[in-house]
Amino acid sequence: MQRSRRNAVALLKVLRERIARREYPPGAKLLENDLAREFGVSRARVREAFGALEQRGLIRRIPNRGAEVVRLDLSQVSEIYEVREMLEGLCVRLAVQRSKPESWQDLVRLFGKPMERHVKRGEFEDYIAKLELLRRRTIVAARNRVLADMLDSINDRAREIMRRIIILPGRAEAGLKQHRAVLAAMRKGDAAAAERRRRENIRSSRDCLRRYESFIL
Amino acid sequence: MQRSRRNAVALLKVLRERIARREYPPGAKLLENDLAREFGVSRARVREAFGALEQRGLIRRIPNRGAEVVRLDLSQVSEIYEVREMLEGLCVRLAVQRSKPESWQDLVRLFGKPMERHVKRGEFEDYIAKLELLRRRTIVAARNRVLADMLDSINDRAREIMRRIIILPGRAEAGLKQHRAVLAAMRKGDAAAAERRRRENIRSSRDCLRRYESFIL
DNA sequence: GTCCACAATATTGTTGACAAATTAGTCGGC
DNA sequence: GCCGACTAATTTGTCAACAATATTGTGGAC
Repeated sequence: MQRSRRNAVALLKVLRERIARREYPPGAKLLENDLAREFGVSRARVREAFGALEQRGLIRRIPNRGAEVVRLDLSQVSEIYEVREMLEGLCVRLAVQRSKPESWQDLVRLFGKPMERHVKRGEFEDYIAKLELLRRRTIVAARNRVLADMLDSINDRAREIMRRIIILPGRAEAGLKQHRAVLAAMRKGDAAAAERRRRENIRSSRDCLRRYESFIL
Repeated sequence: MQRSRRNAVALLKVLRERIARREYPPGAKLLENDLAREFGVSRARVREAFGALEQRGLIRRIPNRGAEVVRLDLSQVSEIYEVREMLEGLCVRLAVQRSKPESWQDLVRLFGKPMERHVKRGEFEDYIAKLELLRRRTIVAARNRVLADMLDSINDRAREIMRRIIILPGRAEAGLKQHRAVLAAMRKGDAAAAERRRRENIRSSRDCLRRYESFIL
């Protein structure tokens, strides 16, 4: 039981990852039997995982017809971004209010020269990794579990789209500039300004998505 | 199968309701067998429902030890209110942006004399019902499914607390005044003002909770 | 060749039995 | 009488078989 329980936890994590990376592309059917065999887990476990994925909005289940990865259209992505803008903004504000300004110094430095290099050289994986680091640190500092869970769910759905936005022409440069503005406000301990800047950043990202919609979705 | 499927949907709804109404008080243990028998459903169904409840943060499951209703302390309620303030604010703003100002006229009237009567007479059930009506209408008008789902989840956790806040001395009067301000802005089509007022309303409600914490939690 | 009816296959939904773990109860030693 | 080890009962976790449903494949009429 201990063994299969580990497998079950791994299952959910792996499925989330595969969906986020479009290894299972939108519209792909997920078969209970195949996954059960692959992970050495009973079908009941797979079904349990499916339930979780469905609630997170990653898959859609139709009775007697199985589960498939949800296909996002622009309107749904817009909805996600509307919510994301508010929640990420709140997250940054709380993080600033609940931490010492000095604690962001290392990130300010990281987003200086090092990030500049990543952008110039087109090292998007590194760029994204450091962005993710900033996000994680902010969530921890915000000290709000409910918010953290919701951002987690939102990010599962938005991750792949964010990856596609970043490689758009000029987007990484603009994004870096905006993140520096956010960090500057955080470093000064100006919570309201940090929130404002973060929201501008996300809105700008959404505008970018809208402009290049046909290339992304 | 059709029969038990209906039962399964009912199960989740009823469990949410019972937890919200503190029929199952915080800390209460939920037994799979008992519920399966009561609803004429297999244990697998109950487990599925438990999974959903757990993800919504209504129950906590410990391996091999079962499920129990989560016990909220002030810090968790604060977290919920922080998120709720942002999301309800967003909801009102979107609702105003995406509907005609005239469409709120009936609610403006409803929140005039009729609500005044409810407050004066201490008819809290009616007061709450109409508040819920306003909320529903706003969510529909906002046209954002992701947001709607999150508000639904948040409200499940906050409902009973809201009921307890409303009966606090002077709270219903203050709340009504604030809701009128929100509706006035909505009626004028001023989305930003409506959002601001709604957030003020929720913050005020949270302040009230803080002051009377010991009587509520 | 196309369409429809029907059978064969594959997939999901459901159930009950069994295993593992926890909790409650009991007995004996001190 | 109190504590700890052992047993019994309860409860959760897992699985595999069975039923219901949907999908695919096949044959025949036209």
